[in-house]
Amino acid sequence: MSAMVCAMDARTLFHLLSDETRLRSVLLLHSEGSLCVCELTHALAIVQPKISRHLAMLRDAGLVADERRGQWVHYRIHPDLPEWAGAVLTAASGSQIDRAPYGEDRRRLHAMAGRPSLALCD
Amino acid sequence: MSAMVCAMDARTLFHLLSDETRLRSVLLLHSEGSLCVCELTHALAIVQPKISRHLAMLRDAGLVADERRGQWVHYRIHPDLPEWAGAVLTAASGSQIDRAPYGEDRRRLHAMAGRPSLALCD
DNA sequence: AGCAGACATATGTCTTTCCGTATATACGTT
DNA sequence: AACGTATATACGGAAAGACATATGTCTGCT
Repeated sequence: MSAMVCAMDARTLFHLLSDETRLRSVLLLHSEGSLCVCELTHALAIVQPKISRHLAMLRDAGLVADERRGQWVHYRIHPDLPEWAGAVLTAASGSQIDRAPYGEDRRRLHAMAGRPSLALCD
Repeated sequence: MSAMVCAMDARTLFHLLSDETRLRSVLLLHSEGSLCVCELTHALAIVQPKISRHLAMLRDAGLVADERRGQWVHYRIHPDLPEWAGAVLTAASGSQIDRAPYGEDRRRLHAMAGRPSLALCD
């Protein structure tokens, strides 16, 4: 009993993934689980309004979910994403994960100092 | 030993599939195997230059292959398509095949009289 | 309350994409 | 060679998309 599967259609998904910034963000979220905006900004090495704009599109379409934790907003692949859409992401991720620019994005993320996502609760 | 796998990247594939005409064409070719331009024109119920233009984009990117047979040009999903791209098409096809407009496309195709693809050789 | 950091949105501009129509090319038949 | 059918391309305009920059909002701290 899946809870309220979102009604995204294939064309919408493909359109979202057709922009490089959005594809890089989604693949990074797919492999890393959950990231805040500043981590994405750092990993993709782009200015913050640019990624915020694209994250808003992904959120409005239901592809990602956001959650505020204090001063940070964390994004993740939407947990109720339909199975076929998850299969699309997995196929893309498997083929691209070690190629530019996706591999570089992960490298920059892991090299980032003081990542909010890794902070222990105090 | 795959023979010369094409170098298409994920963003290019998603961009190609982000247009409705191209997605309908590709999903129809994926489920039907091989179709000539006039069959696609009839099935999608659009004008011929429109589909020709989109088929040219799909061909130039290596997503479909074309083959002239007499006066007709038949298109099919490129046989050397990388596995991950095939997985993307299969996932999309499975989720959308009975929904509009994709189901209607197949219905119109099967209702078409004198289909060149079904003609027996003489 | 005031400030600083994190994030979101608004604005104007530039580029890309898509379309309809017209025209060109290729093939088969006569 | 002339013609009809099938397919491809060219052209101009309309619409959508993406960007940089500036500004607004929210949170936590003092």
